[in-house]
Amino acid sequence: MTEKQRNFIQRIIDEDNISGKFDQRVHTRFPPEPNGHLHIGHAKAICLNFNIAGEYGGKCNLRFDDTNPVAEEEEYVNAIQDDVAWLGYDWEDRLCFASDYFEQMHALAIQLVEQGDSFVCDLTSDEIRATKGTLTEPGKNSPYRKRSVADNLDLFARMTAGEFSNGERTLRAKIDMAHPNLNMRDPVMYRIIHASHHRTSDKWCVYPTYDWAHGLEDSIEGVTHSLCSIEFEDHRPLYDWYLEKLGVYHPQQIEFARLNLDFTVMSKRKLKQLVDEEHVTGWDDPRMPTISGMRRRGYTAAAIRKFMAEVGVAKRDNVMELAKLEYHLRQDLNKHAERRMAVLHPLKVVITNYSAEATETLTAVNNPEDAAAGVREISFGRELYIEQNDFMEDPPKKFFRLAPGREVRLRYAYFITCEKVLKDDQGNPVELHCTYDPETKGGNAPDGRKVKATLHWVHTQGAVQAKVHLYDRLFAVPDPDSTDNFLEAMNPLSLDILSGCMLERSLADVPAGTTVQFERLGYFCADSDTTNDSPVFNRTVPLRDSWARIGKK
RNA sequence: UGGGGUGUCGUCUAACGGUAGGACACCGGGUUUUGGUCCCGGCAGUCGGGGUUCGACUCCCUGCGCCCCAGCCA
Repeated sequence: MTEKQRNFIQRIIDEDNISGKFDQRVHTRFPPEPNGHLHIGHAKAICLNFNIAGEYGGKCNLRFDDTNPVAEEEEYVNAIQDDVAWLGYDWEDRLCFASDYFEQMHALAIQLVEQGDSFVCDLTSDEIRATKGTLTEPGKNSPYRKRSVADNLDLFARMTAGEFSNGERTLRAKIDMAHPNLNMRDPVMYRIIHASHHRTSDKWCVYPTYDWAHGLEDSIEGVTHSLCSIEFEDHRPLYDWYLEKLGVYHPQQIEFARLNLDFTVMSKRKLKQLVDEEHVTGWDDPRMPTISGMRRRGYTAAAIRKFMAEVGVAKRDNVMELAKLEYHLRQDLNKHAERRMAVLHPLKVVITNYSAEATETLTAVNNPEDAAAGVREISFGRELYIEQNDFMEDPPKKFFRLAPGREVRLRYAYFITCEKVLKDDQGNPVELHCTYDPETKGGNAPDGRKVKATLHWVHTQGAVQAKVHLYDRLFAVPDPDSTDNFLEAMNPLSLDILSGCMLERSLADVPAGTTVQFERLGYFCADSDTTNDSPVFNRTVPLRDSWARIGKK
């Protein structure tokens, strides 16, 4: 039953396949503009388009909608390809660029001029706006609307040849200045931009607008279902108008609601501002909702895809909870990430009845969820580090961990009992003296006695010192977009840089990009800045922490 | 205000005239050498008002809310 649940797009395609509208073909495309990096919202469109094509045995193109040279850069073209590939999708030989069709589009524009369906307009940008009308009042015809076909052809040729300066003239469709849909009030098809394009260089100085170009791109590529976000619904009549007037192959545009996430912003403009004004370290800052940022943070493509599968596809506005994304992340990492021990805020422990000379090797399980991950050896000795917050001198009722006189288990090692607390001038514990029970090696007491807590720890000898970046949500409020200035809604605690963290020996040389679980703490990913001398780990996501929740109550 | 779209648990999303279901979140319990995972249970919804119908989330009328559009951005 659940498998039969089809979203509205699948239903439309099912019907088209029954009617034979597209000869049972399914061909989609993901059409980013290379003017920024992809974010988690784009991932929804990517998954949707590629998955739909996959389900129906169809194809999905990766197409760069590069119609505006002033905003676009090759760096983005490359970054976008990396991101789509990392998400696990393959466009095979269908890497497309709108700019590859500029010649064809230009010829089709001339066809429209010849048909009397478009004209060269000398109005300035301001004048066009002034004659556009308003939401409630119709616009006025351009005085140039009645130009002869011959004049239009001549002028358009001269525009193309570079005789005019930026904004001096446009080519406009001749539709209806009184149309209730503003997009139909003689929209601009070509504008003059004397700028070098990242692919066509200085070949063109007239560039097609989105509305004119997009349907043509879809048509040229033989796309069947052109999936886009909901704000283009108003543009569909224009999409259809162009293709009908031209009499060319006509794909079906279908609009769906884009993804929103709480505690973040998703507009490219705002993300770019965060980067440009250095509120973050770059597009791939692990706090960014960009694909590259999430990748650096340690998110997995599998988790993102699973999340998208569950998000669903509909037309109503939606804001997904970050919690749901994190659920799928933990779900995936729990299954696949190996466990390691690391102490972020070290507190020294001396086992007073353990020999000062001796060390021993213990066996630890790499992943309790995956026997195939095997085991590893860890070193144990007289001096260890445990987590500062695993000890309380005067513990509240529900605190199970170490306290004076209390016995706990050191994971995979021994039971220890806290005998003495050494403190600094301010009264903070700086060192604990404990005793261990040699009978409890491995973590079980032969007499069957139980402890209420198991702590992670690291042997001081051979411990690897590391830097750890603790990330939290970039914004302090669920909907930063609704604030007057979204920058003021930023979370000042979104990054906590810890140094002097102590890692178990086996973490010494892990390559960047490796994600492990630091037991009892969370999932951590070796950052791209990591080196063998100085490892840097990013906290991808903490483990669920019911103790912390008790604390909040 | 003209046009377009959209209203189902806190958040997403199903049900397409026939018992309003699932996931996350939240709450409670069990297992546990991670206060993790896993398992069990609970909480909670059809925007309002009319109508059609044996029966309405679904169809009709009406009201209300929210989103998008007045770039030579996409």
